[in-house]
Amino acid sequence: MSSLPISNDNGGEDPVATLVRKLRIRDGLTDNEAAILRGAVERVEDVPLGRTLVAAGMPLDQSILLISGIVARYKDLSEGQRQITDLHVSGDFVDLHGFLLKRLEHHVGALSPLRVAYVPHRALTRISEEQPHLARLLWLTTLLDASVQRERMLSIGRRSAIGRIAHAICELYVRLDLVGETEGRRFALPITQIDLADATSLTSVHVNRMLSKLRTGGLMTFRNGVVEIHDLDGLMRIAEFETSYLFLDRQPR
Amino acid sequence: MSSLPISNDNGGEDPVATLVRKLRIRDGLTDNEAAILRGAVERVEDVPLGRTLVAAGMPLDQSILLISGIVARYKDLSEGQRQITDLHVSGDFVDLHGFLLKRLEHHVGALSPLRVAYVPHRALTRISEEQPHLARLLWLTTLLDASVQRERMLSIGRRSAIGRIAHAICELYVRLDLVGETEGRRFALPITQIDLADATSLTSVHVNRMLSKLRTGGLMTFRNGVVEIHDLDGLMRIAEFETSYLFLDRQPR
DNA sequence: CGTTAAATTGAAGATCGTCAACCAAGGTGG
DNA sequence: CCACCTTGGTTGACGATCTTCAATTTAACG
Repeated sequence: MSSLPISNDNGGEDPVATLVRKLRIRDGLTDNEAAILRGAVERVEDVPLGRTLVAAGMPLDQSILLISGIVARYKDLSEGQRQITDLHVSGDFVDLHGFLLKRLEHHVGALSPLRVAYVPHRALTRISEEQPHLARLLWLTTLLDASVQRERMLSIGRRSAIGRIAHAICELYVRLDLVGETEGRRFALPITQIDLADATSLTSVHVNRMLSKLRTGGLMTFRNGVVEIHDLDGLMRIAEFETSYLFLDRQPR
Repeated sequence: MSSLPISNDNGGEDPVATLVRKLRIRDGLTDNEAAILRGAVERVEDVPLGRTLVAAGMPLDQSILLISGIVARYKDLSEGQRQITDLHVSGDFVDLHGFLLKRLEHHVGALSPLRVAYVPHRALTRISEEQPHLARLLWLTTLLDASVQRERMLSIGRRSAIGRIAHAICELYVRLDLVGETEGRRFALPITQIDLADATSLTSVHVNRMLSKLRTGGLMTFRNGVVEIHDLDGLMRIAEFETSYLFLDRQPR
């Protein structure tokens, strides 16, 4: 049993706080720009586990900002083959790309209970017309997603099964740490081994075996939706993990 | 020996012609906007096969628009493991994401001789400040890249070896057809089986075997840098290929 | 014509998947 | 309140796809 919070609190206050925090890692963001973002939010909502937030092909007129919880973007192939292409955490604009694509070619689903904010596309258009710098930062977030996708592609394509899992855990550790959702080397990861298998292109059977290998090797445990990393250096070595693809440095954009 | 042109001609005239053509598939683009794009090009250059256009980590102040040839974006792992994350064709803005990322986390290399145009980032900043609609279309091109990445991720993760190759060929066929670089069911693909292996996360040995299977199955041939599709329906079926992820429909963006 | 990179083929082996059974936990309804 | 039902986790045996290693052929190019 764990007392780790599944979601960070946010005080129910500012739906864009975590997004702003992450943008400010990459560039300056004025208080006015933050306020404009806040003003773009139309409403905030709780979403139960398992809900499909966006189905492929549906016309879209709003985008979803994740306040807390874990969201997956995924594609399906025949015979139940599923590929999770992205995992999202607090402060991620999970389908911002829908703003310009106008529909998604994949599904978006809740892997845990969520809190989300909806931003209508007309507000985004307005930002793009009137706030070029803020618009560039929003563009940037979609580019960061793409960079994470590429690293995941490298994982799936060229890392061993154990390396893939180690890499996924290292990445989630860093990304959750950025938004204050770790406690030391522990963090809540309220997803199943099946989800992890879909994200790493393995079977849940093999994920289970690799997790037990990582456990007996003293590297990490993943039980009851809680990850505990015991040997971060060792885990990073197995994963060949390094953070440059997350672009954690401040630059004028 | 084939008489297929490796690159389309463009008359040496307009470096942004193919890009404009592809943008106009997705949305209206005024002649003024096209002219602004044209004005953003600083210089045009020929690049020999094998040249690294952008090395990971280097600070960037310009982006590369591919006029003709095949470009790969790729990442390396220890022990020579390479993953091609993106293949680019004429009219692709191969490292437009470098505009906001300011450096790339991967390499960009020429898989064939190229013709490229360089666009300084200050010109892109100016477009983003003064031409919001054009800026959105440029943003869109990076989102289309990400969609292709996701489909490739599905391929690598969940398709069989033969399906991955079939899918890659179907995709290149459609994308090259869009820019007028096919002749019926044939097109020049001046890359090696090794490149194809790096793109599909297979070994070149296995790619070779799957290509010969596709050949003897009467589906397609790939010889001397030329692809010839004999049974497009069959190939698409093996690939589970469908074009929706390429977003070939016109929408106001 | 020699040198190098790419393509091809064979044999053997490893990683990971499939199939199957069983256990654990949690929620629901009678 | 407990039986039962569903979902997820765990373990074992077996098998297939794809890799590795190796040798040879072909093609390209100075």
